[in-house]
Amino acid sequence: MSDEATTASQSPRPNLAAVAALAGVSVSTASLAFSGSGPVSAPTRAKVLAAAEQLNYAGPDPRARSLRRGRSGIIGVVIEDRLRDAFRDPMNIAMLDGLADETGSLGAGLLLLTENGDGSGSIESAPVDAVVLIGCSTRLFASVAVFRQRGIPLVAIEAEPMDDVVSIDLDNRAASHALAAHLADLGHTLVAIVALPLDPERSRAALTPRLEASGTGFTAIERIRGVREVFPDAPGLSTAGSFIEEGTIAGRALLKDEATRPTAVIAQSDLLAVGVLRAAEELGLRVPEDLSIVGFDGIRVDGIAPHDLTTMVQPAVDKGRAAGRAVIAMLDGAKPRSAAFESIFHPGNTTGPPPR
Amino acid sequence: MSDEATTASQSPRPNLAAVAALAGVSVSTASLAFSGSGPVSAPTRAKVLAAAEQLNYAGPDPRARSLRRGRSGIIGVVIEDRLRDAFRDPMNIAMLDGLADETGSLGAGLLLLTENGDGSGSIESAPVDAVVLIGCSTRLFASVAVFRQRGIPLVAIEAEPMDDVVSIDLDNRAASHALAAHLADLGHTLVAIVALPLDPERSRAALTPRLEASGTGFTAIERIRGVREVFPDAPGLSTAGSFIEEGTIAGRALLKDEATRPTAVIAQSDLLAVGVLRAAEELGLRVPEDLSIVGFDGIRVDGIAPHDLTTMVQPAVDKGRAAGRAVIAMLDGAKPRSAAFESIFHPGNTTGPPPR
DNA sequence: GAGATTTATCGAATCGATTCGATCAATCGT
DNA sequence: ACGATTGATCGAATCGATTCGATAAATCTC
Repeated sequence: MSDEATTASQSPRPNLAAVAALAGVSVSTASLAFSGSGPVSAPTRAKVLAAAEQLNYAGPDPRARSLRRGRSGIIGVVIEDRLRDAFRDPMNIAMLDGLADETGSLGAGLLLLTENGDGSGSIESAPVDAVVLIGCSTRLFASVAVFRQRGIPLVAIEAEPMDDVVSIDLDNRAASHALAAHLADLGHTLVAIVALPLDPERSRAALTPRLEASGTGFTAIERIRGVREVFPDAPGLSTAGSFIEEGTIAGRALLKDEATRPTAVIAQSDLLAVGVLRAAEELGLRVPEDLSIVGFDGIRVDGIAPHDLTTMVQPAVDKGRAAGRAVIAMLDGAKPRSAAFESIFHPGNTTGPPPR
Repeated sequence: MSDEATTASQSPRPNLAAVAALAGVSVSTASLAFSGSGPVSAPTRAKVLAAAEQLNYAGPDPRARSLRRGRSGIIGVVIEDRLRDAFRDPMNIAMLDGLADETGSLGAGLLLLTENGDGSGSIESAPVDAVVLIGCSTRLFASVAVFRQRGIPLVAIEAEPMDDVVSIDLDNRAASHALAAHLADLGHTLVAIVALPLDPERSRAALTPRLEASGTGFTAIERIRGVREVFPDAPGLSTAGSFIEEGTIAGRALLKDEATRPTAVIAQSDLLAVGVLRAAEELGLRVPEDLSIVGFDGIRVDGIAPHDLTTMVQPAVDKGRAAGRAVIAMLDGAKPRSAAFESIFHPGNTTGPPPR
């Protein structure tokens, strides 16, 4: 046990009152000395700081401070997946990074909240100043309601528009339309979709009008709609997540039967697209000669050279930043407008005319 | 503006006192009705809940609750990198996932804290119950001191042992030794190291005794030491992070000159190893005929087939879980022992005898 | 030099809940 | 039927800081 520790080792923790008493000033003056705001003479401040050091006082308790100030400095981030899954998607990480970057000035940090579904979880009782929903489905409505009731500002990245929620959007439908149109221009008519998860259970299933109507995956549905504007009846499969293996699983299912094999696959993420590419390679199909593949997102996937995925590049970091700016504005009492971002077509070498 | 909102729209937010007043009970009874602990009759609870609903009260304020209870339910996670970089390493994600899994029961969630170095940041004033340091270097000592002073339990994953900090360790040195020994057994004598970042600046540099002595990257240094037990004079390069590209950069530098080319490369992570593999491919070297490569971690990297990396598989999720259990134990007042985990040798097909 | 203004400090209220001990009524055992 | 026990409810103290308005001292203005 060290020397300086012995002084305060009996009492649980020193508080500002103890420091003030030792320094011979009032609690309010001691508070001023720490917070910096307000007029405190240099000698007084020094006395307070010395007393604090002597008592081994580590500064104002964040809990008390946040109660009084009404701010905790914490931004909640709601991610629907398991952490492990969410972070496998580079898009989520990029958004989080942009968000962290922009909100770093606020003070405390990002609190990861996961929706466990049973409603008893972390979401209801987290001391957050604002909340950002990342890629969340409509089944979060209940949680959203709690935040709204509490008066906590909400920002949603790619979610169904909701009252009092600022949304940061992407041109999912238009971008998917563009990809589909690109394939149509090349002459494709037999096109299949490999979709992001559509329902809360993330089940692998064939796309049906009923599934598309009842699905809760907003992004997935928007992207499907964009494709349907060009190929109204394109078949497809939903996947259990934006992972390469899921793309491979879906790819195998779509491609194995030569009779029903499409000439092009529209994957709803680059990871899924790479998975489809793998499935095609397994089956001995050449890309793009035998099969065209497009993705979405614009990440750089390692190890697919010489292939260069044709895809829509979305500004994920910027979306995160925009969410961060919206949060800051709302905490300042402003009412920021929802923002929409646009994707950029990247012509790679995984698309070409359909085989004869 | 909806009907139920109008009632409370003028006053900022209802509090428990308002609810109690409307319900005709005391504040303490109302509190009991919400917290569930303590005897409250069913009709009284119903009255309170009804009043809460009428006032649009969303439940006890987490800030006030955490002040009174002395617990916020939040576990801080200190990650040294930028978020984007930290999450590119699957090991970090796996540990985080294990941690989240184990601590999920506690209530609130994981607060991501990044060390910006200037000391003014989030770390000092975060309302956390405990803190887990993930892959942090010794330059975090200052921050650690703050937490310790505050009496906040600390758990460190792979860090230099510190007083009052429970550490979750990995057999980095022994595992690296094993890999080096494996190469020595095959007959290699010209072995080079591709190391994780050694210094806070994450500079790419040649390994020198001075750099190794002054480095702050605990894991990197331990793994180097393990190799040095077998190859005392192996040259090497430090990298800017555990990324594939960094491995490629280092690999090119080490392999391009035929005169000084090693017959084996020990990369300190699988991502780096894959990067080296790419560099070797670029240079037309066959693996393992012309060059043996070993990694560390045991992740599955997509897209390197037919190669299967020879590596040490570490139980990353378990490490995260262990950290979570340690946190819970410390919050219960226990003093958990530090834990150490072991890696398992995975013989892939990227090692073989040196070329003649 | 008297009144006006600034500067440093202090007291007390406040943020919103939790919780201990006390009170009062109702049920229990014999 | 009466003292003992149980059960529900309430009052008041408490968690630890922040902040407003007041006070006292010091400086300035004309």
